[in-house]
Amino acid sequence: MPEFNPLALENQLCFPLYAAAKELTRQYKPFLDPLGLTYTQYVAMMALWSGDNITVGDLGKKLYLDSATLTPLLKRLEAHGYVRRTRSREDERAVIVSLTEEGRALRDKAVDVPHCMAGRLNITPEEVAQLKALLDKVLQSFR
Amino acid sequence: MPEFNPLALENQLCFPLYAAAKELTRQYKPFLDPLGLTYTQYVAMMALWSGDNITVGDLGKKLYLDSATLTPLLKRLEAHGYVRRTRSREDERAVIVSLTEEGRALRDKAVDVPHCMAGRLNITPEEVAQLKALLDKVLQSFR
DNA sequence: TGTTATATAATCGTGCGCGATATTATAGCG
DNA sequence: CGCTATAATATCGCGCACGATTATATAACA
Repeated sequence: MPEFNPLALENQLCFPLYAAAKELTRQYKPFLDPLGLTYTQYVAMMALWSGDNITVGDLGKKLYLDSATLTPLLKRLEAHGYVRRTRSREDERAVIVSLTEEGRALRDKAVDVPHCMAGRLNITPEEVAQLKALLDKVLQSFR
Repeated sequence: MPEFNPLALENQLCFPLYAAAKELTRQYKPFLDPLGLTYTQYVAMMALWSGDNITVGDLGKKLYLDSATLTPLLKRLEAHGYVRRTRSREDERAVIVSLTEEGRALRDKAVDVPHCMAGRLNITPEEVAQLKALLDKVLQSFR
């Protein structure tokens, strides 16, 4: 009987999680390139479409990212004309991120992306729901 | 009745996958720091502990990584004294990656890492198995 | 009020991750 | 053999990702 090898890639949960996340974001590329967005920028825009005029810190909490990642990313989105970064009047420490007209309009061009991507996943809607629920549970346990 | 928003983060599978992968690798840090490994280096070492004397290309297929990522990573592992990179005698294009004694010995120090990490996941072993099966299926569908 | 603590972004350094290109070696073929 | 095609790595450029530090602003409080 072969011994169980705890350090084999195929016995790890972490490895398929790591690899699947990379592969998934790679699959987005052809859909996001026409919008001029990277995957992380797309995620940031989704958060902003759900509610802008939010501080960098609050955006970071939603995306699990800190200012070291977000500040340069938001500057690139600003350079693209999709967002504005303005110091808060009430609290000069905070930077408020808001959408420009162009950024708001981009939503219409992005609205089909989730459906296009769903077509690439060879798993059933039930499995998607199950997977999402498990991942949310894992994420929550790290909070 | 509120409309379904396809672009909301909480309606996406991709986002918890992306976020959970990041959080998981972050959780590894305290266990890998004493070994002098990053998460990706740890994954590469796991593949090599399962069988070294492998080409960069074959290692990349196992890890879903290309030479642009692997070459510098392997050079860092070589600088740490964990691996050797030698041109193949039969095919001068290929580079063979093998473990040093120190690299082989590192396995003993790493053998408890999976168990330590499992303790951090607040999900049942059944859920782990289920999650792993679903992720493997997603990965396979991208192949 | 003045001083210290805390909060918020920005910056810095290092290491992925990957598309694109360059370099060198082997294979195929006339 | 010479020529072209293909294969294996390496390099380049850019954008995350994040721990650590810095700069500035607000809060707390003696």
